[in-house]
Amino acid sequence: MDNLTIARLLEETASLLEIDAADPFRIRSYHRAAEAIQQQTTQLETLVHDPKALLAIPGIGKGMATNVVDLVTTGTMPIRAELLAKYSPTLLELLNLPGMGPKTVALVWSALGVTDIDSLEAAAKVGHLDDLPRLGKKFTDKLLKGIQDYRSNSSRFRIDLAAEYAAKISALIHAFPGIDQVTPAGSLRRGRDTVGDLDLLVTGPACEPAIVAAAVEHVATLPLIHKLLAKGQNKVAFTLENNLQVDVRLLPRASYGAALQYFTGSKMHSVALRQRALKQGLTLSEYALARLDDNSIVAAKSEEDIYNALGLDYIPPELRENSGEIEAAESHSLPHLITLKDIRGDLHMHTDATDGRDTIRQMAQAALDRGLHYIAITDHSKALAMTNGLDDRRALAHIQRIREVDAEFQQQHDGKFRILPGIEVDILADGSLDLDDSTLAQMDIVIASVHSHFNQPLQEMTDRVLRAIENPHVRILGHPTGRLVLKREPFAINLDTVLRRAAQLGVAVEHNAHPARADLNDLNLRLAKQLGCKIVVNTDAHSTEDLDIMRFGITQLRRAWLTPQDLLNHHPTAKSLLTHLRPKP
DNA sequence: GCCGTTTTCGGCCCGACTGTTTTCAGTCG
Repeated sequence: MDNLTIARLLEETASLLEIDAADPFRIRSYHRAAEAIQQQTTQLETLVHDPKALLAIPGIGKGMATNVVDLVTTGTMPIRAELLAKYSPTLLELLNLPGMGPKTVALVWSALGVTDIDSLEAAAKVGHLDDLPRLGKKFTDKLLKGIQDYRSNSSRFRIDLAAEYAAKISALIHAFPGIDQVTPAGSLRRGRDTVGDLDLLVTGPACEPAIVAAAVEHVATLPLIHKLLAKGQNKVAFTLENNLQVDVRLLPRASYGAALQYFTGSKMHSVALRQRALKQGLTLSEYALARLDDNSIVAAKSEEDIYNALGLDYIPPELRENSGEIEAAESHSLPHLITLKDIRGDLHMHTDATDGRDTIRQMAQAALDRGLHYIAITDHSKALAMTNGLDDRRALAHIQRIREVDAEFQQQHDGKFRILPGIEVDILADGSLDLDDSTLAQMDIVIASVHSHFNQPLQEMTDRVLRAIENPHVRILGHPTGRLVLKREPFAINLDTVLRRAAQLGVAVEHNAHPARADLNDLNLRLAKQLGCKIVVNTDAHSTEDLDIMRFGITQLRRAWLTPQDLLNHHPTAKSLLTHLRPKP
């Protein structure tokens, strides 16, 4: 049983305990344990015989360790079995509906015998909910709409798309006089690869409490609002046509830091900060960090002020997951995270020779314009017929052209910019590559990627990739997990085994910067670093503007606590890069 | 159920909004 499954089962148990009206603090410990387990890079099932290792995880005590051992060895645990005997597991789905919390779920279950969304909808339609305490016609109407929305669309949004919407809405809000700043917060600012909703923090003179009503009204009447969910004194929530939820909070400039901290989260990080504040005789809210005794404000204007006042170094948003960053900030040992300008090269891109849009020259110029020092042109090989993939003859002709353009650019720029000849070669079903070794020998950069036959069993898939990287010409393993965000399940591969072998062989693993193709998440990246893998971040650009998506890749690397030195393409020149790649045979 | 610069008990983050309430419980982030 993998960590994600263990975490999910604990999370479910927490929800069942909530419906069961158990001790709220006991419930929270289940949530905390689930959260902590999700962030472990070591698989817990390998630790069940080592109680000390389990207990070392913050949030896991004696009781929870027993639960984990039970889950791994028997597939369930006593408390879960007990709750499931009482409640139907389909009740849990009701919690996803707006306005339905554990108390209300328990109420409709006990009073009306509702067990799932269908029976809830039926009960609501005939007006049974109206008779229950606390509920009424308005609640019922809202719920019925909520059920419709939930059925039609309940997914998360990719970060690059969410960022576009955020920019669009920000511009509209900004048009109101007296608004200085619209800052995206929430999981968008933390750089999660998908976001559930948009959080926008609005500040400026128009947000002062006495006059904020006008600005709130402006936001609540934006033309792109599909449905207004809530409107209060300084808060507006609505959905867009595509069902993306947007939460806007308008707060005075003096509270900017506190507000941004609060609105950025993550929730667990904020809770931990607030607990820390209490221990220091302080209290933290979205308005300020203040003293408990006389309410005097200690810090509020900037996030830096708040962190510092709590005895912490500033913590970058990407690290705010309550997974050790607060302890590191306290001991001044936060890593110097990688930034976009640390990246000097991009080793994976396509041209019009295969399925790219632009020429070698155009790609090179675009990379140069973006401050890169070197690139590799790595078009597809012949197995990908639909991309017009290159066979051996065309591949050799192509790298000849690459060399010509490289010579041209070197002359123009004093040898300060290099274009490396490369290929993205396909790993066939049996683990062999679809081009001759003699062709690959001509390439500086050989990326081996799986593009087809994703549905093989785990062991076969793993063996296939393992065999491919044994080929001494392969220098980079492309999309190692095949994980395509929100599009397709990852192909099953034993990533641990593959990363270990890649580390031994000196084969680099690629982190694809494109949010739609990003296949190593922050956890995978942390594992890769732990195992001593070389890591490279590439855009896999198919057009010149695709090169800009590097910033999304960087965000994921930051979430994995990576520094510039952890990345191969932080090397300043193509020459130094090549010496750090797997040596050519 | 976890945890300890107040360590084996007694705490456990903070505030806004909604609906159906005349003072608040539940939900949400």
